[in-house]
Amino acid sequence: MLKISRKVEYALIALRHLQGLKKEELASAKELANAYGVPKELLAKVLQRLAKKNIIDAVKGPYGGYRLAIDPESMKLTEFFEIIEGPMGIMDCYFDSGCEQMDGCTIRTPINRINDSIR
Amino acid sequence: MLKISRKVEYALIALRHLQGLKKEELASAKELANAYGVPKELLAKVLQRLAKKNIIDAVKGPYGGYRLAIDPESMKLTEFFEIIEGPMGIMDCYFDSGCEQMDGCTIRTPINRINDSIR
DNA sequence: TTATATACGACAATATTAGTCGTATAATGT
DNA sequence: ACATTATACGACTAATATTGTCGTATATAA
Repeated sequence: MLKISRKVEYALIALRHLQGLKKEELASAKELANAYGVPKELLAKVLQRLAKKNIIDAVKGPYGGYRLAIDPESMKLTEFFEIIEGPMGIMDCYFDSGCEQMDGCTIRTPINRINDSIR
Repeated sequence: MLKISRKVEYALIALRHLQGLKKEELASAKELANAYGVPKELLAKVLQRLAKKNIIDAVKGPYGGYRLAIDPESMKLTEFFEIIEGPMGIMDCYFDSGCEQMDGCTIRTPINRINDSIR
């Protein structure tokens, strides 16, 4: 149904891991990548996006890494999607209006209702 | 959020159109494709899948086409997804078990819960 | 038997996603 | 100062999935 992407998967895994750390303890992209067998560079990018949105804190330099900045439980799953993959409509026409078939799209409104309800 | 594919979109458009027809009236793939400006062959495939699942009836030959076999309102959106795109898990690991990281995936159970709730 | 429509598999084109690489910046310890 | 290690980030390539096309078979109506 709701196919989530690798990036979102990696984000969720990382956040779970960070949740398990002691207060102030850090985990680096390298550590996480090794622990879960995922490509380091890609995971790093995901972590960078989360850091940019202040969901996690980044600490540079040796012994640096990431730690939670907020309680991830307080976020909706949809927020992760939109942070990591950008805004996603259930249909493209929701955003770009290059669709003016016939006189009016008969499925748009119901779709938007579904979208809202999932959110 | 819930990005639906073209195929599903076409299916929904077609079903809406068929709903607007009089009893026993037919619409061909060609007509539908022209009316909505979508590729005929692809739309035809989608219609064929719906026909195979007895959601619509197919009538061959000249003046043939498709008509509704059931009330589409009675179907869940998820059913369309699975008919047209095959079963989709929120994560691949839901189906193929080529994932045995660490000792146990920490996000799998919550994900399944989400999946169920969406269904 | 010709025209038209569904049925369906194989293939090609395109778009999206995943992953890699290079370089810059920051912090730490020597 | 400088070597090391880590984040930051853009550009690029590779892999995969989606979308669209084509050829051919079959059914049916006129």
